[in-house]
Amino acid sequence: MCTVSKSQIKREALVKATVNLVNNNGFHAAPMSKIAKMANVSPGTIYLYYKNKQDLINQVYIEVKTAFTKFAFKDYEENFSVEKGFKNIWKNLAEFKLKEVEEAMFLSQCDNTPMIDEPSRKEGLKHLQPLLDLWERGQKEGIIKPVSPYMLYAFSIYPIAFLMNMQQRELIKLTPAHVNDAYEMAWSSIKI
Amino acid sequence: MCTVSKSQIKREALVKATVNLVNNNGFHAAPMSKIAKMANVSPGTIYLYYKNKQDLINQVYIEVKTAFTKFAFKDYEENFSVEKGFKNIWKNLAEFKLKEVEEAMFLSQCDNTPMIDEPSRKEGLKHLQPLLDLWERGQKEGIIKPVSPYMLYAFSIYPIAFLMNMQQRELIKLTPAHVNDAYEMAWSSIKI
Amino acid sequence: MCTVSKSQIKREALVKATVNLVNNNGFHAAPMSKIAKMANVSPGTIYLYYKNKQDLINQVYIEVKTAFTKFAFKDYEENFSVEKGFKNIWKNLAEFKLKEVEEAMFLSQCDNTPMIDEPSRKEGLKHLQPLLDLWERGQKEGIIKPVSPYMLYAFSIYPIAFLMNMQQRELIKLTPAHVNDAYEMAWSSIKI
Amino acid sequence: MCTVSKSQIKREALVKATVNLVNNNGFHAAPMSKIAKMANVSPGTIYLYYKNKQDLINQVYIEVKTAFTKFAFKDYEENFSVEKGFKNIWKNLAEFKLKEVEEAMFLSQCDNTPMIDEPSRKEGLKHLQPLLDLWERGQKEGIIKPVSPYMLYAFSIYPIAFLMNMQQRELIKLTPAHVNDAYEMAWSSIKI
DNA sequence: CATGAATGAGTGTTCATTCAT
DNA sequence: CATGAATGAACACTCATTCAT
Repeated sequence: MCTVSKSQIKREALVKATVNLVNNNGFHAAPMSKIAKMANVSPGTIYLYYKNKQDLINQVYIEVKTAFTKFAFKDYEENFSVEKGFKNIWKNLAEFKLKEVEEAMFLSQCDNTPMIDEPSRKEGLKHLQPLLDLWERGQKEGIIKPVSPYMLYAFSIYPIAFLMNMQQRELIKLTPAHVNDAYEMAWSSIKI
Repeated sequence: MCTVSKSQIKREALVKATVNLVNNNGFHAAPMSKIAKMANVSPGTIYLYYKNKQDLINQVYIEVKTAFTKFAFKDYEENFSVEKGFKNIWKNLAEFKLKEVEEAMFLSQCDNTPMIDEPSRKEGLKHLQPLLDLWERGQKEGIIKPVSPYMLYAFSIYPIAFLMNMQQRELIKLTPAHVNDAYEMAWSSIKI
Repeated sequence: MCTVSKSQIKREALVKATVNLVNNNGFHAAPMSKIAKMANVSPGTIYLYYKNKQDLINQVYIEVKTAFTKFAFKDYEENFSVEKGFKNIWKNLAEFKLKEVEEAMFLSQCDNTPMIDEPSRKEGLKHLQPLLDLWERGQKEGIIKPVSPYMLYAFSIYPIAFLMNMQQRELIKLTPAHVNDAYEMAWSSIKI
Repeated sequence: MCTVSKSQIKREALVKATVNLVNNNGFHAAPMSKIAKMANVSPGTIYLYYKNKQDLINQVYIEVKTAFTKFAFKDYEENFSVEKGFKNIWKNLAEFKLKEVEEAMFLSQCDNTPMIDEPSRKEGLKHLQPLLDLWERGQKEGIIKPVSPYMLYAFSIYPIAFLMNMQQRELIKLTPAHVNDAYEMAWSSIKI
């Protein structure tokens, strides 16, 4: 019934392979030929799906970023209170960052590289809107500090990536208690 | 009187060129030949100062990171109160990130890439100790949340890099007022 | 009918080019780019067939050495008498050395360089067995001196390479009469 | 009294270093910088003594070859009988080849490479004259086969190099008895 | 649609040689 | 005489991309 086209399978294999290889040693260690091999595909085939390597990287970024932002709202409901809503979203984002390590590391690398172009970055953030709406509501209700959403993101969401990196480098170990501490810090930074 | 050795001048030119090129297009777009040209030096000369490209990148990272961390304490005194001390350091870090954009962007890229090796990361953080000491004092005095310094860093310092990135991408414009807002968010996230 | 695969043609062109260039100026004057050009192939293509330059040299050595040793027995029959058999093989080896000058010079250079690795040398000698068998038979029959085959080779076969070198350098001219003289010297050195 | 000039000491150190490095991995693994380092001399200094690398190699070849040929006659007297004289010279050559392995291997490599130019080869052989004279005398006396001296050299002297190579590669072990066997083979190949 | 052999420009690196000191 | 930092052309090798099959 719900068949997945062969081409969709290949796309997914290519995304997975790209993420995996880029994580291991950075962009420069993810040649098209290796990506192809890891995805069980011929190098030439990649060019049937993507215009070139730049395009591949951008598309993969969009796909992973979208998965990330969508995950944030998997059980979110618009009628949650601001605090409950934020906690719900934050916990989801943290869960993703700490469990889907491969994807999260890839995003962390992309978010700080000039390799991803601006349109792709925009595209990847499309689905974050509900969080921005929530913050706006919170600001109207006098609960959230009246600052730019970029600032709110910087202090409440972005730090999670740092913690994930440190855990990945085995410098810290994040227990559920630590995650709760982290949430409290995130919340105290943005709440009035 | 204050002579600077010729070799020191070349090292600095190489560091500058590396930072500049890596910023523009990422590591993969900073070939040794271009770095050499930009530093007004022959490609072969780089290898008199650095063992190979990996070593060059690591050393440049250490140098820039050290400049960054040292800048943080340029006018810091150990007998400052915890809050005054933190504000002093934080403002310095922000000043560096927002004024020395080239260096800051380079660091932001390095901090999220697997290209820098662990010993170099360690080396680069050596000079951050006074901040850790301050936090420890703050925790003893019951002023700072009793959490790991990685957590404190994640929520109070790391966000600055995000704000710098956004400003660089011309998505926000950080006025002094915004910087003050940011400082307040940083402080509220770590203070008890 | 007798089709030769395209890849086989390229291999042969590469072997020929390598032999030719190494002969002209030694190993150090046979860059991969020149080998590629002479074989009408792109530099990158070499690496589809050989792991690296070392491997190329070794493989070419094996191929040429094998051709040489096989040529030695092209019309040899095991039931020849020892003397007739030796003469047959010796004349073949001399014919090869003096007619296939390119290949012979290449071998002469390889046999005295530390560039060829031991496994490749072993591999190249595989097909010389019938000569060793003949010598052993000759020793049992009391016709050949009871010394190591290396010694027999040194005095009866190896000198041919020297003569070829001298002819190549135009210091001597080897007429059929000279070749006969040489054969007599070879035989008198190993016969009892 | 018999002082050796500083410059002579350097020349000798350079010769030794060149021989040593070329032996280990061939010409291509003997860069001027390494030769200089091994001879405790600055790279630039080499060019005070030799015009360029080609010249260095040629001169070193001449020097070593001369030492080799001179060694052959260290205790030779012109009034020796042909057979005694040949044995004397042959044994000296064998002694050199088997004891001065470094020099011998270097010569073996040079003798089969197009890297040494013809004038240097000529120069290196200058001192071999007494052997040629002896052979001529032997031919007049009807003791030595009436063939070109190149032929005599090929079958009686050149094989020693092969035996040395095999010993170096640990394929044979040359006891004094073997050396005697070898001498007998050399003699029987050239005597009438 | 898919392949993968072939390409060749481009990379990191080496090294013979020079020259200011 | 001697140095060794500096050079830059040349090298071995890689990899994004193409195209005949």
